Parts: sequence; C-alpha cells; structure tokens
Amino acid sequence: MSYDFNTIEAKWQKYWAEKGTFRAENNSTKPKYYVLDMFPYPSGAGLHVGHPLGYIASDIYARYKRHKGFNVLHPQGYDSFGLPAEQYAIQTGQHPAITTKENIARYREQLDKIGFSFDWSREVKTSDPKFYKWTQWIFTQLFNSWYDNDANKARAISALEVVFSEEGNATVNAVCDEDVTEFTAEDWNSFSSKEKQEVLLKYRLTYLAETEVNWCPQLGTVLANDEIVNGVSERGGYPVVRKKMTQWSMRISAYAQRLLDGLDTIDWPQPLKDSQTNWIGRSEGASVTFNVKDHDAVIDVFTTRPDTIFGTSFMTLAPEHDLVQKLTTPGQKAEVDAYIEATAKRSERDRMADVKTISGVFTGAYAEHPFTKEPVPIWIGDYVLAGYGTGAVMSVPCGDQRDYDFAKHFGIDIPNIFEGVDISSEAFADKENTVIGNSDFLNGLNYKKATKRAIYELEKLGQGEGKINYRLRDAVFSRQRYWGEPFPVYYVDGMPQMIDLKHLPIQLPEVEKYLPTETGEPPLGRADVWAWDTEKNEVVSNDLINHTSVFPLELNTMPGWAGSSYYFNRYMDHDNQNEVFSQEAINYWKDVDLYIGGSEHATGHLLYARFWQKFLFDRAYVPVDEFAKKLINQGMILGTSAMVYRISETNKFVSKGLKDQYETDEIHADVSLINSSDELDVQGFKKWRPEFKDAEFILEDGKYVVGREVEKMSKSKYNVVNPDGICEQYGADSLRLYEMFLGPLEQAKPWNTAGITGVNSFLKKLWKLYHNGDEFGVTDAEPTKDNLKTLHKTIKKVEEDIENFSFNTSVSTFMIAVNELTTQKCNSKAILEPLAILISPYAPHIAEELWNKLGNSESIATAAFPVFDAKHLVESTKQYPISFNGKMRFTLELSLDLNKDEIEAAVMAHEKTQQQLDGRAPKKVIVVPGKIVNVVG
RNA sequence: GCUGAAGUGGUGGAAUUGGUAGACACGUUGGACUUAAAAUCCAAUGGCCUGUAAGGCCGUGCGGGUUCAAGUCCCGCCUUCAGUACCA
Repeated sequence: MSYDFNTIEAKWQKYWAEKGTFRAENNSTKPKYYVLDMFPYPSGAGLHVGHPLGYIASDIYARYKRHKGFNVLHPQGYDSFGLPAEQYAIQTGQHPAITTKENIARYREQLDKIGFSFDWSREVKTSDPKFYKWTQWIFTQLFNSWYDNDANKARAISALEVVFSEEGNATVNAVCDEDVTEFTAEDWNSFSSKEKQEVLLKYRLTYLAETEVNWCPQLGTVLANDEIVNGVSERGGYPVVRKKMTQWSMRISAYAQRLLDGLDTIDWPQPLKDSQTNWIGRSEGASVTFNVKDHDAVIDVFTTRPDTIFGTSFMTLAPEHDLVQKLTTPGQKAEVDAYIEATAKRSERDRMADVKTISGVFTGAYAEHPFTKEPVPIWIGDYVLAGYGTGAVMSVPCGDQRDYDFAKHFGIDIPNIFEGVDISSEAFADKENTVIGNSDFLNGLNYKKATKRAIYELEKLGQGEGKINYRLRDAVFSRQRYWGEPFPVYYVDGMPQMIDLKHLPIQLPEVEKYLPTETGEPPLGRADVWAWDTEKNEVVSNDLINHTSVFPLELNTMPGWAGSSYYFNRYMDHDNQNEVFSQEAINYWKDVDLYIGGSEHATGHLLYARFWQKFLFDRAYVPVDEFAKKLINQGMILGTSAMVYRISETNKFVSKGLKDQYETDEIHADVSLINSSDELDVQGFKKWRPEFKDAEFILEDGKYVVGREVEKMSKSKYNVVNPDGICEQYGADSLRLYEMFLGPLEQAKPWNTAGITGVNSFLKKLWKLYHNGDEFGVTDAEPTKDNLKTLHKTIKKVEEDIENFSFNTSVSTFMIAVNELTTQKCNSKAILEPLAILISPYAPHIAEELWNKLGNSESIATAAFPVFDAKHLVESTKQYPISFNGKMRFTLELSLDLNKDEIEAAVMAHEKTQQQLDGRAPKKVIVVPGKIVNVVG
C-alpha cells in the first residue's frame, strides 16, 4: 500500500467539512486564540503558489494552538469590492457581482485543495449586502461623532450640540475644519437648521469638503495618497492630476498622535511601524504668522526651525496657495499667472521627476518680519507643496538647502545667522552644532534654547506658537465608481442626511453601463431607481425627486478600504442581523492575536483599520483600541521567468550562450515549456503563440538554452505556477511543507518546483515508517532510549520553531527524525502517535490518516501536543571537544548526571585541562544537555 | 537623500546567550536495480595542499578591533533589496 495522497487528501478534506472540525464557538472553557489572514481580493487570475504562503503559515499556527488547548478562531473571507471586476464589467457589460461570484468559487476550490483549517461557516464578503449594511452603519456612526481634544477621544455629536446651545463653541477644543468661526450660544440658537448642519459638518469625523484631490481621468475616480505610486495610479499605472471636488473625507488626522503612540503597544514588524511613522510624519516646530505689508492678510507658516527666524530673507508660497491672487501686485500679475498655469500643466509625475530645476516667481508683495519689522519679499515656488503644512514657508537660505538654492538662483540675500560657520557654498543644517548669532535676543544660544526662546517671544507678540505638524492628511472617502459600498446618505437642501440603521443596507442599484453619466456624475447616477423617500423610508425612483418627501441619494461609493477596516471584528459574529457584532462576541474574542499578510498594506489598510478600531473603541463598541496584537509580513514568493532572445527585427531566436554575438530582444517564454536543465521545448514554443509559428532557432550543443530571471510571479511574465497542479502531482501536504521549507516566512524567495521532490520523498518515508511492507504496522513495544531521544529532540525543536515562526527549520527537523527512526527500525506506537501530532499542523492530511489508522476515532486536530521531557536528551556520558587558542583541542568526557557545579569542578580538576590551559584553570564551564562545554579561561 | 532589512558552497538555506560553520534539501558526479527510461536505494560533494589515507592550510561582502574563541559583538567601508521622498 503506497502513499496515495490524492485519495487521502480528498477523504479528509471531505471529513473536516462534514464534521465541522474547525468550527469555532463563541464561548468555551478553553482560552481563546484568534489567527487571521488578510482576506484576498478574488481576482480572475486565480491563485498562484505565492498566494497561499501566508495562509499556510497561519494555518500551521492555528492548528498548533488547537493542539495546545486553545479555542481557535481562524476565519476566511473575501475583499470582494474592487476595480478589476468593475473594469471587466465596463468592457463586457457583465455585472461585477457575477464575475465576483465566479472568482470566489474558483478561489474557494483552490483553497479547499490545500487543506486549510478555516472556519468557513463565518465567511464574510465585503460586497455582500449583509456585510456592507454594517460598513454603512459605521459610516453613520462616524458622521455622528466629533473628536474632543480635551477628552482625547471621539464623542457623540449630540453632546456637541448641547455644548453649542449652552456655551457656543469658544470652549470647545475639537479637531475640526480650519474655517470654523467663533459663535455664542445665542448665535447657535438663532441659526437655522441648515446653518446648524453646516457648522456641525465641520466637526464630524466624516465630512463633506471641497478638497483638492488626486483625480485619475482614465479610471474616472479619485484616489487616496496610498493608491498612488510614483505619481501614477497603483492600479493600471495611469497619470494622476490635482482637481477640486466635493468629497467625503475621514478625519483620520484627529487620530495622528494616537496612531503613532499605539505602535509602541503592538508587536508588529519594525519596518512596517517605521513606514506608518513616516507616513504620519510628525514634526515639532512652530507656527508663525507674518503680516503682509499694505494688506490686511496674514501668512501662516510652519517651521521646524523657529531658532533661525532672523535668517528669513524671503517667503515662499505654493503656487496653489489661496493668497497668491490676492497679494500679487499688478506689475507681477502676468508673470505669476504664467507660472501658475505652467505648474498646473505639469503632472505630479513630472514635478517629481525633475526636482533639480529651480523655478519660481516674485509676487511683488512684502511681508513684515515679526521681530525686525523689515520687509520680506513674497515669492511663489513649486518646491513648496500646497498639501503640506500651510503651503507656505519662511525661507531661511542659510539654514535650509532648498531655500539656499532658491535664493542663489534668484539672487536673493543670504544673511548668515550662525556663529563660526561658512555658508558661502551651501546651507548649514546641522541642528546639533548650531550657535545662533546676528539674531537679537537669540544670540549665542544653541538650537534647543533658541527654539524655546523664539517660540516664547512669538507667543508674546501673538504671532506664533509651538506646534506639532503631521504629514498625515484626512482620507478622501468618495469614489466615482459602481462596484463599492453605496453611502447611506441622502440630501435635503444640499445637506447630507444619514439613513437610519433599520433601513440599511442601501443596496447597489442596477445600471445599464458601469461608466460615469454623460453629465459627469458617478455610475450610480444612471440608476433610475435611486432616491430616498422619507415618508416610505425606502429607495424609490428618481422620477419622484420633485415630490416633497423624496430626496436624491449620494451617488459616490466607498473606497476599497472601507470594508477591510473592520471585517476582522465581524468574523466574531458574522451573521448577526441586529448589531455589527454582539458585545458578548467582541468581549470574548477581543482582538486578533496573530495577523498574517503582506507589507504592501502598511500605509493603507493597516492604518485605516487601526483608525476605525480606535474610533469604535472611543464610542465603546470594541473593548481594545488596537485590533491586532501581533502581525507578521510574509515575504513574496517570486517566479523564475524563462527568457528567450530574439535577434532584433527577425523571427530568429538565439540560445543564451550565443546571444552576445547578436543584437537581441528579451522575450518571456512560458515556464511550462522549459525542462529542468533550462532547455526550451522548441516545438512547443512554436505552437505556444501564433507569432512564433515560423520561428527559427540558433542552438548551442543541439539545445536551445533559456536565460533565467527571478521576478514577481505574474500572468504577463508567463512564470505562474498554480497550486492546483502541484497538489495533483505531489499532494497538498507536499505543497504545504515545501512552501515552508523554501525559507524564512518573512523573506522573499524564488519558487522552484524541482525542489519539491525533497519534501515529497520525506512524506513517502514517513508513510513507510508506519507500514510493514503493504500492511499498516505499529507495535506496542516499549520505545528504546534512542527512539525517545529522537522524539523529544523533535518535540523540543518543533515547538520552539512554531513559537518563533521559524517554520522552515521544523521541516528539516521532521526529515531528520524520520531518517533516524527509520535507521532505528522504530515502529513503536508510543513514538509514532506523538510524531503524527507534531507533523499534523504542517501536513494535516497524512497525519490525520495515520492517526486514524492508529485507532483514534476523533480527529487529530484536537489531540494534545506532546510534552517535552528533557530527561530523554540526557546521556550518561558525553564527549565534548574543547578548543583553546584555536589550535589546542582535546576531548573531555563528562557524566551528564552531574549538576552544573559538579561538572565545573570536574573540569577544573582535570589534569589535562590544566596543562592545556597553560596552568590557568578555567574560570567558568557551562554545560547544557546536548551542548558544547563552554570553557572560559 | 532619508528609513529599514540583508550579504554564508553551484542553488534555497541551517548554525540557541560568541563555542566543532555549511544542518536539511535541491543540483551535480559515481554506483546498484533495469533491455532502457522513470521511480527507488547507496556513496561522494566549500576551496586548496599531500599519490591515497591520516592530516594540514584557507574559508561566512571588504578593512580593522575586542576575545582563549567571532557568521554572531564593536568601528569604518562596499553591495543588494524594500519603503519613502522638494515634508519647510
């Protein structure tokens, strides 16, 4: 009876599904443990071998925790709203829901073959109305909340209304829009309903604002900063331009400091924390207000160097700055307008590509230095970004290289305010060694003291204060898309109104086309049934909008990150129709104990999810304010592409070794056409694509050899390897073991199918260990000392490895164990039973089969993890080599029944040791069972 | 530029608080079995020296240092990868 993995795997996968082996209960006497994967976007291409890497790791850990007696929650679902399904819909007219459903079915089929211990009964799909009902509800909660800086948390907007009606807004310390004006209680009470709504909107955690956004014309939508890479859209690589639109925004900036502080409390990878820290971009400094000469306007700037304020010789505004038009003198107007037009034309990408070119123009206006009252010329320049700080800077050329370059280029003064520093060729930006001079009351002070003093003096003048600035901007939350969550919002008199939970979800309407309307409205504008009737409390036809109780609905949809910002909590109580999750469920599961996923979500999903979690915490819906205690970023599995070399302008291909003799183009060949010695199947290649039908080949040694390149696994590079094929040929257990064996979990590593034979033959050997020829055969014989030693060595190593997420080395440990037990001819049940449990997290199918054959009627999944006993590793005597001075080596034989002190004494007393150590006795000897003696002279 | 991670055989990678570097696997070579191939099994496999053996020397990106002992610790470089970038 040989190892027939196909039959075994199908059998146990069916068994697990039928018995509900991995179903988690929301209450248990066992301690809870929540293992989560980042749920996939179900793309049309299906899974390749890189996708399941993290799932296998989390599955090993989940299964291990079950063996260790935990009540484990290990769910899976789909992040099923998104652009590709919609793009496909635009091209084909196929409803995205249909495509999505098909893709999910395919994903599920592929995932099932790998034997994961997911609790599929808790599956969530972000595009499922039952799920997005709650996404919409959370949106309404954000709308009904404001951020109280004094309490340092979000509070109900109703509480704010009470304050307004009793005290006005003077005492309110909130995170709000900058254009909020002060009003009294009397003012508030005299406001019309609409005026009140307008004011409140400036305080809400999600608000409407006319904002400059990243508009992608090709995609027809707005993108968040993290959806733009190198100035083009992350998806599709299309250009992005700035555009002003009325959009929903999330006031994530209110949480900037807490998002930063929270990082100290969670066990996440340092690189990921660093990129969130950079993204939030906290910088300490001061805001300074400059009065403008001959104008009532003022210019606010943010600076990290208030100590250098006396070095200010000009100011620079971003070309988009609001004051530019107002300040520009008639004489400079033509030049300024031309400059603004020129910068607006340049795409974000161009602007980033050439940072070296210095450009700018003088406005003709002057500001007044707060201390010297000297005139300071006001320039505009595109090196100042509208989106950072206040979009204006006080330029101190002697202390900042960009200001220096700008000043040099335009012949502006470069006053030196540093003691003993030469600034004739470059600016001096070294804070640590700064001694201020030429600066009135700051003279002689260092950076720290001068900063403090400058802020103090500014505050005295009422022209500035210490300030902390964050790079993190509020997140735009509107997308001009079809395939996303509709907002639970309708408009009365232009003001947004939330739709009550009992009427949710607001479902996506049917539309004929998935493109924006001819009038430029989002695709939902095409729906003829898409308005809200406040009398009937339901979605009704557009035609009735003129009716007094029928109002237009919001036509935008939510961005991709909406659903993924709380899905981890919804798994806890996925089917609850009355609440997003019951307090009972959330208080039981609390948070994710282990979260595994890619590092590409560092500044997107993982930041937004932390933000929503903190918000839900503030409003007392969740008990903890960080959703994941530990996070691991699995590395990418890369593909090994095959390259063929076509001689330019011909259909002739030259083998790799000869390619340097010709001018060639590199072309990807499908990896399935290459054998293990890099030889191309020439006939197969001709048939592969029509344009190669008549291809000719220049061979070397009768073969066509391809070049190899390690790169991202992708359909377009023809280097994709599917897990299904691997499962069929080698089995899911081999796939699981091999993915772990490839290397450390966090590291990127290339896939090489050939290597899988190693783990495959290990499984065959394991099978043989339990079989006597064709018969299953284990005995009740007492295990030998060697048997026990092998077993306990393996228990110890595997347990340590799993706890440390070093899954790769345990696979080696298993191989060594099986080799040793084979040599020992061990078929003792007392050894083989615990061995099956050790292996089962990694190779669950074969383990379950062997476990079953060993006479166990229950699944191996809940069997207790074997207990390590150190005594089996201790031998009566062991020889230890001792090296000294590199050259001298001798062996010391010690009894390991001795305790540490006795061993130390024995070594000290050892005559030879004394000799070899040149008369000096060792000061310290360390003996660990199974380890080297450590002799310190 | 800044931030972070990492450099070990032909390849993927092991190596606990500093303690026999290269576990385990792939690949390669030789052998067994076979008409042959596949599969399986056995042996060898960092480099160099000595005819073999025994043994020796050199070896963890480079140059120094600490230590009886360094892949591991310290200082200074080089290279690669990832993230981020006119952030005031």
